[in-house]
Amino acid sequence: MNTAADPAAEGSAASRPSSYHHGALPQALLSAVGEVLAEGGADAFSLRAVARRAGVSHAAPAHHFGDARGLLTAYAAQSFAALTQALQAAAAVQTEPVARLKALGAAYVGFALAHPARYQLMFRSARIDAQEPALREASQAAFAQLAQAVAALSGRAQALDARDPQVLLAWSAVHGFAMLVLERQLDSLRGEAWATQLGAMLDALAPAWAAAR
Amino acid sequence: MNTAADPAAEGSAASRPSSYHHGALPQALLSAVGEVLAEGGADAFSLRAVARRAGVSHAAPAHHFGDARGLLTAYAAQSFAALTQALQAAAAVQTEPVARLKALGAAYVGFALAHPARYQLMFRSARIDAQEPALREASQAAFAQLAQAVAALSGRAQALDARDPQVLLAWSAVHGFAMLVLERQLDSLRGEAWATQLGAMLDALAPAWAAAR
DNA sequence: GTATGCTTCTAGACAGTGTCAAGATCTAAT
DNA sequence: ATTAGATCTTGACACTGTCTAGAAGCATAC
Repeated sequence: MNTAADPAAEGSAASRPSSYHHGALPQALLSAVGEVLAEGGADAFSLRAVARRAGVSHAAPAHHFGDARGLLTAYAAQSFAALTQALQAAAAVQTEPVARLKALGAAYVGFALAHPARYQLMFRSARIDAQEPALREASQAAFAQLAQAVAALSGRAQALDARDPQVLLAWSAVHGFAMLVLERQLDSLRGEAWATQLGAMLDALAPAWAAAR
Repeated sequence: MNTAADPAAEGSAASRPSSYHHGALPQALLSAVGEVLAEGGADAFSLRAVARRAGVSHAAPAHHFGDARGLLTAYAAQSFAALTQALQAAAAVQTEPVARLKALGAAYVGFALAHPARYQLMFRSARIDAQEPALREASQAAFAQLAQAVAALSGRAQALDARDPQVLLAWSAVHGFAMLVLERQLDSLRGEAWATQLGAMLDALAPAWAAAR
């Protein structure tokens, strides 16, 4: 959200020159996307709902983002940046390679489950333009965190790329787990139980890392 | 407009008593769903598009399936049954536990990539009713194939449940891999390359299975 | 100080969607 | 033969994303 009384409820950003020209609509729209998603889930998103939330007309977003896909693509890029930050923070705590990888896995799934709609949108290729350069860069930055931690297992400083089977395995496992939980395929382990289940799964994965050393 | 010369191209089914009453609408609609998805992808689906394809009015499906979610739920249940069959066929070929598990993984991902829209719908909880008994049963049957193969690793005949870390790991890995490919996060390995990449990933996973023995 | 041009945003229209209510049509049982 | 019930159609409603035209404000030049 943004400022205070502000009836329009989105203005905030330093500049609000007039009541007609918003001044900082792009960022306000991106914030509105987050609010809509957080409140109503991934399918509550609509261009018009976001525009309403931002207090502008339904056609206003088009000027800045082209179409709905453009807006969601920009939002997804922001989200990948947030994921990268979360992963970095988790990696910083642990130094031992295996412990660090586990911490990364926990942080990754933690992010996904803390922001379900956001995470689902990040991987919904039908709604976003996965080829958009800024988005590609942001997603690869997040992915590089995993690759780097996997590379550290074998003492390599250089990060690996997606082709490495170990990297692919780690990413697939955490992404698959997160998706299964989000899509309610694992409702048996609801509540906070996912954390322990995830821990057990990562423990089961550890021997594969040891073998790669 | 559906009867004879039948440009609608869906009637077929043995019984077609009149031009007004379809006679086998439910199954015809489910087939139409498959055709629409196969042709236009997961987002080409719409209740009205399916009705058009089946040659009935846009409100006809409601009588049999309630709403769009009901129709997709029924379709998802059918799809899980198809997946179960594919997994059974793959498991039957291999007898050695590790080889069988790899074959299952390949068959699982193969199914997902052969029917992208179908697979995505099966796990789109926003569009289907994941609690529907028939669907739950169908999905658990598919899942049981994996659980059983994992249980065989440690010589157990009894299938494990979702709580077992090894089962969770295997399912998460193949589901995550399939999803990443389908959502174009792994476009670097396009074409048929996914099969070799998946093979390498499963090989990397094998040590984890050995440790569980 | 006014006029011009450009960006930003609004207003309205359009085809498309899912769902609901009423009614038409066919089947089947009495 | 009549009636009851299931099946399907028609029309309406609110909603969606996108397109067009135009209004509103800002910035620069004269």
